[in-house]
Parts: sequence; structure tokens; C-alpha cells
Amino acid sequence: MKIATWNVNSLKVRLPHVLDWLAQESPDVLCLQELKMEDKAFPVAELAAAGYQALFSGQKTYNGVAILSKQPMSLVSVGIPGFADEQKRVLAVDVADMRVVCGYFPNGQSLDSDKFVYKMAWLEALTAWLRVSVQEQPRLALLGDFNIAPDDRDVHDPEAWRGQIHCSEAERGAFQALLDLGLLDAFRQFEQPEKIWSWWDYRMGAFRRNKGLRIDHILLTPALAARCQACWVDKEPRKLERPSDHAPVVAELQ
DNA sequence: ATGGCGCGCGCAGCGCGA
Repeated sequence: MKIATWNVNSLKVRLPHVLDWLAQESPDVLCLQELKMEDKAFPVAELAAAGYQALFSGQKTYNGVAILSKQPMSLVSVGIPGFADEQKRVLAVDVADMRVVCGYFPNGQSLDSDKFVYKMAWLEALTAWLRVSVQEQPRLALLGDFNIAPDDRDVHDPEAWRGQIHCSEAERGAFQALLDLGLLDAFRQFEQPEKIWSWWDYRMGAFRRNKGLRIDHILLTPALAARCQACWVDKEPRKLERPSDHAPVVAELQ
């Protein structure tokens, strides 16, 4: 079973890339973020023709998340229960014998921004919800664009980024709080090459120069981590014309 | 070198992302 996450930065623009990637990689489950479209525009028919069911929570211009699956899914939650939020950032489903949570974590902009206050409140609400969820369902996967680089190994220039957004102690502490629920970073369960990122700025030739951040993650409960055979970033779609600035992250489960 | 790219919105140029 192959599960994956991809911030597509507009599903309208990226649909051809998504369809090509589904055909080539054949994931069982794909979590998408930054749809930037309303639900009425969601490409249900195109994805069905490709063999995928979809559940989605979209909004105009910003945010929006979806989960695609070959197998039937049942909806668990749209948003974080008990956390009122206009921004469509969370979708949880049950598929096969597992729960899949797709998250588009707030960016935060900068540490002195109101958006950072929102980011930290959102992270706290997510963590509190998942603390209960992993008790209810010990086979849980949290996938998405976390907008957090957990470690200096996840940053192309750790000194330049030190204390900056995505790399601050507060954000890294919040990531650790998710790990403290028992979740494991699938990517770090395996020996990995250095300088693996999931996002590269569109500017400055960042992709060509491999200057990026690893901010898209797959976290697994121990029961799922025990079934995880591999985890990798697929850089190929980032090389295409008009790419998303993020690349898919994939985990292979037994 | 603090701007550089790409997206949505909407038809100029701005807000936002990370």
C-alpha cells in the first residue's frame, strides 16, 4: 500500500501533473493540499476516470485539501473537531484498516505576525485532537504540508534560516509534540541521503541549485510505522513545466 | 543584493505563499 502527500499549489493548474503522477506511481492514497478551488470545481470525473475516489474540502483562492483513494473511504472529519476555522486545512478519512489525516498547516508568515499566533493555536488544536484520535485508532497516518522543517538536516542553509519561520523553536517544539503522541516521521525511519527537500522556492533558481526545505511529512503511529518499508521524496514532478513548488512525499506500507 | 516566481483575482497590480 502506497500513501502519499502533495501540495499542488492550485489543483486547476496542476491537474495534468496529478493525473500523470497517479498513472505512473499508482499510489493507493494521495493527500492533496492548496487546491485553491471551490468544491463545485473539483475534478471528480477526471479523477474517477483515473480510478480514484475523492473526498475534498475546498475554498476559493486559498487552502483546500483532498484525499484521493483507489479503495472506498469513509469521511471522519472536515476540519479539526471543536476548532472553529474558516480555512479549509484538514480532512480525515478511514480507508482500508487505517485512518488518514490530510493537513495543510498554516504558513505563519513570520514570528511577529498574527498568522503565527494562528499557526501555533492551530497546531495545539491539531495535537489535542490527534492525542484522542490515536487512542481510538492505533493505525493512523498524518500526511501533509506541515510548514515546519523539523531539524537542521531539513534546511539547505540552517544558519540563514535559524529562528526563522518554519524553523523556529516554537514550531519545532510543536512538531516534537506530535512525535510525543507516539507518531514517527516515516522519512527518518530510514537511512536517507543528505539534502533531501520537499519544497524549493520558485525564485533564485532554488530547485536547480537544490536549495530547499523538507516541510512535507508523513507521520505514522507505531503500528503503521512497523509496516512501512520505505519513504522518499519524488523530485520528478518538480522538474516539469509549470511545477508546484512542492514535490510529493511517498511512503510504502506492507 | 530582501528581489527574484507563480498563483488567484480580475483586468492592474496586489496579497500570499515559504
